[in-house]
Amino acid sequence: MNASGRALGLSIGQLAKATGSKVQTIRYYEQLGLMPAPERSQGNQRIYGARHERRLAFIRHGRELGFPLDAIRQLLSLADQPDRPCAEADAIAQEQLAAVRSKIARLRALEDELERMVACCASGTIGDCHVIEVLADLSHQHCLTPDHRGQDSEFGDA
Amino acid sequence: MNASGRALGLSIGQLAKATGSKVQTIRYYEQLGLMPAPERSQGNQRIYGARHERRLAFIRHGRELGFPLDAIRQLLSLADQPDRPCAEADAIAQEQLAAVRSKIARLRALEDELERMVACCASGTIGDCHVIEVLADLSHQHCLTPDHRGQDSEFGDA
DNA sequence: GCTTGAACCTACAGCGACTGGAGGTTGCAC
DNA sequence: GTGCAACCTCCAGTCGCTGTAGGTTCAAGC
Ligand SMILES: [Zn+2]
Ligand SMILES: [Zn+2]
Ligand SMILES: [Zn+2]
Ligand SMILES: [Zn+2]
Repeated sequence: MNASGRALGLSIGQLAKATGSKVQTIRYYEQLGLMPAPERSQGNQRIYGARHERRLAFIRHGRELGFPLDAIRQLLSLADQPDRPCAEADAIAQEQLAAVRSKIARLRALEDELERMVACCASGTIGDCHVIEVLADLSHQHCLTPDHRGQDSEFGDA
Repeated sequence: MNASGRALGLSIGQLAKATGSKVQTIRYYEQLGLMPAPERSQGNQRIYGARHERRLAFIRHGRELGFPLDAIRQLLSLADQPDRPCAEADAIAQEQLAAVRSKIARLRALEDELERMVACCASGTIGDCHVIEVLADLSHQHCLTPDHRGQDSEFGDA
C-alpha cells in the first residue's frame, strides 16, 4: 500500500471493471472514507491511479472473505505501517475465522433440521405435511438439537 | 392453524415472553400483515389469543430455520388449507435447504482461506504479515479455490 | 382516591453493505 | 453536430429487525 506507478488515469468505470466492483460501490466506499477522494477531470469526473486500484482490490478481497468494512478499515490502516508488529492484523483475521466457523456450525444445525423436514414428507396433503407440522409445533419436540435457536444469533453477510 | 381455545387474553409483552420474541418484532409482523391485527382493550392495547400464539410460534420457528419472511408468508397461507397437496410447501423447504447448503459451501471456502492466512503468519511485522500480504495481492495467486469470489454472492441472515 | 412505575401506544430513524433510479452533465466517436 | 454511453449528485429501497422519543394506560400499593 505504498505509492508507485502513477498516471495510468482510470475512469471509475474502468476501475470497477479492473477490480470486479460496481461503480456505485466505489462511490460508496469513497463516501465512507475507505477510498480516498481521487483527482477530478475538468468535467468533474473521477480519475484513479494505481494506488487506488490496489486499495480497492484490498477492500474487495477483504469483503470476499467476509470481513466487515470496519475490520477492513483497520487492516488498511495497519497495512500502511509496515514496521509495526502484526499481532493486531492477525487478531482481526482470527476473529473473522471464528465468526465464519460459528456461522458454519449454526448453518449445519439448520441443514440437519431442514433435511429431516423434507425427508419425512412424501407428497401428501398439507394436513399431513411434515414441513408444516414441524414449523407449527410449539414444543419443538422434533428438534434433535435446539441449536437452531438464537444462541449468539446473527450470522449474516458474506 | 385452526381456531381453538380462545380468551386467554395475552398482552403483547406476555405473548413476546411466551414465544421468545420481542415486542417490537410482533408489532413489526403485524405491520407487514404476517400477524393478524388483534383485538384491542378499551385503552387501545393489543389482546392476543391462542391463535395468535400459534401463528407467531410458526413464524419464529421458520425464522430460526432461516426462511425469509416471504417464504413464511407462503407457508402460513398453505398451512391454512390442509386439503391441498403439500408439494408447494415441500418445494419451499427444499429451496431453503439448498440455500443453506450453498451458504455452507461458500463459508467453508472462506474458512479454508482464512485458515491458511492465519496459519502462515508467525507474529512478525506488518511488512511480512501473511494476512496483509494475501489481502493486498491483486492476482489472487494464493487462493487455492477462487470460491471466495462472488458466484451467486449473498448468503446473509439466519 | 391518588400516585407511582412498568408496560403499553405510535411513528420514525438506524444498522450493514450495498443497489437502483431520477434527473442532469460530460466525453468521445461518427 | 448529434447521438449515446458513461459520468455526476442525491435519495430511496433492500432485509429483518432494533432502538428511541414522546406520549398513554394499567395495576398495585398506600
Ligand atoms: Zn409436505
Ligand atoms: Zn425446530
Ligand atoms: Zn501477521
Ligand atoms: Zn483470495
